[in-house]
Amino acid sequence: MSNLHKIAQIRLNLTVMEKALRGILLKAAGSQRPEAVRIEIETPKEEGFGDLSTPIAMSLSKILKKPPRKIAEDIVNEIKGQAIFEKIEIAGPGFINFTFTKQFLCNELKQLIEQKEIFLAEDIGKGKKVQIEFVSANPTGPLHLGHGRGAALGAALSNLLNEAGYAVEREFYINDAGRQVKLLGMSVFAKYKQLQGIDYPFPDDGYKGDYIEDIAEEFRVKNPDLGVIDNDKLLEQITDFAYKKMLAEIKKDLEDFGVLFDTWQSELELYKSNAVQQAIDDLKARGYIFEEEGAIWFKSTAFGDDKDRVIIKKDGDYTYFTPDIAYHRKKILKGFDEIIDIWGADHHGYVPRMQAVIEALGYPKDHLRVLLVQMVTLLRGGKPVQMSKRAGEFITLREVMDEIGADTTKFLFLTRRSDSHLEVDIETAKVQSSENPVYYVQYAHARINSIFEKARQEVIGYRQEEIDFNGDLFNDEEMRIVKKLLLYPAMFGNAASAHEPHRITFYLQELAGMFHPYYHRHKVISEDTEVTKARLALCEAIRIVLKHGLKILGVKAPERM
RNA sequence: GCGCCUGUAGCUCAGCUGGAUAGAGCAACUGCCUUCUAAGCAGUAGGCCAGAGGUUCGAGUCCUCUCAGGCGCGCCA
Repeated sequence: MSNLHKIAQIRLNLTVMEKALRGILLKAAGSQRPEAVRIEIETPKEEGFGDLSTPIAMSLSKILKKPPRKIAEDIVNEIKGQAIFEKIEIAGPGFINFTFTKQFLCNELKQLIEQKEIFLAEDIGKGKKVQIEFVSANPTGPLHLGHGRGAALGAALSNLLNEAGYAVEREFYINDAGRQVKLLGMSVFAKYKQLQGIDYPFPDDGYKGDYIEDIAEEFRVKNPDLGVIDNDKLLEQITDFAYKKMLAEIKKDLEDFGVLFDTWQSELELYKSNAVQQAIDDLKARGYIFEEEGAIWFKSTAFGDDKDRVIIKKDGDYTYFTPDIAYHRKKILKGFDEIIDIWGADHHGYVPRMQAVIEALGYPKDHLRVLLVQMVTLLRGGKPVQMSKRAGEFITLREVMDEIGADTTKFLFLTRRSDSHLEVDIETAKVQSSENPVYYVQYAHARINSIFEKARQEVIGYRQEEIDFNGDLFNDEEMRIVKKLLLYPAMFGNAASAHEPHRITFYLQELAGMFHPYYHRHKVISEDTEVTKARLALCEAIRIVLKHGLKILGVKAPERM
């Protein structure tokens, strides 16, 4: 479980360095608590500044009322002589720069090859239960690109947290009880009538895509002998048929996109199980429900929301918000340590009221963490593809998947922070594959695999798990790669705790960007058996890391391309 | 009007929760396949981090204001 970053933090921070600091801090006159000082460790940009660096002396300067360089000297005097360091230097205004010995780094590399994901994935979750709800598209039409981005993010985050030691539940919330589903039913109903030559009015806000007619036609074919049936009954049947059909299609799309869910929570079920009423009663018992102007309100302003929210309208109907209260109460009752919702960024105004619910139920606001996903703009040859929801024209996830592939789509969705806008040029992603970062990373993996294929044929007695290599044979370039590999766990841990899978994507591009030039400059397999073994070990380590990262992103790591 | 997000190279975007001289890909120009895959490699260029103040040893990062763009502010969903 040890690695470059952790070694520094545990062996160094918590034992040697902390001890050193304690001694120094004790001498300080002030009453500040030394434990309150955070010990930061970072990777310097400049290679000359060592492998790891800490600005701790500068942070302590004020507390200790001593010049940073003096503090740095005291610290270094306490910790020098550790076998894992090649050298420790004080630089600039007071940075302490650590350089590890080659032997130490190579031992860590061996650990990596031996332990694989155990080495790579830091256990920051410690078994904590977390639910991630994502996509949750209304079953009223096909998934569009925005849903795809949410799906890619949700799946990657699930993988990430799962690897990081959380117990993750992936949930899709089905809005099967609201007005939108009714509207879908009425739209299909109207089309159905029209198919039978009856001039039936189409609902004003109805769904206008071609798929509406397809569903109507399918319903007609599957129900040839309806006989005489009154419209209400028929509408009910068609609505039921239509949304289930749409939901099945959504499931299929997600499956083909490589995104799976553990649970599907139905809104309708919340009503049937009385969860909605129970949620209202609960809030009422806690004193956050009041009546005014003939409506029932939730006092969300008690928790920082702009205004209080109606949950039962004057006409007795619930608002959109009400079942969501019940839904999130249910999440809480299921006992998660953290609840994550992934929403489209256009719903950001909804966050404060939802967090108010969490607080009203007695939990801290950040018990619910909402990740917002910005819009995706689709370009074709540099020009934006026009989408009009009104006319029912939009680009579906299915179309893009079919055109550029699920792996590319996912990878591109994960090359940005989720809350920043994303532009995807479909021509670029498809035609000019060299511009496409996903291939760059996958190609590195495939190339390494083909080296192994050759090694198996030509190097007698070679085993891929070979860790008996002589690290002294590594040149500077190889050592740079080793260090990059050993930084993966720290990057992984940061990505997990920040809930930002895109950091994995960037890391993988950087690693591939070190491997390809290396590959080009050096033959891995040569006459020199010892060098060959060392280089194969390095390749194996790169392969392990690439595969681990790609798995988290939900992208294939192909054996050959 | 109020609130949230964004503003970094020509374009698309990173920037490790405040660290050292600001990063990548693409686009552009020039080279490299009798070698483990050319989906690759080598080289050249590009910046008032929107602007102005402030916080401190130190700011792209935190605070205030201004400007620009996006989104949200219903007893709609």
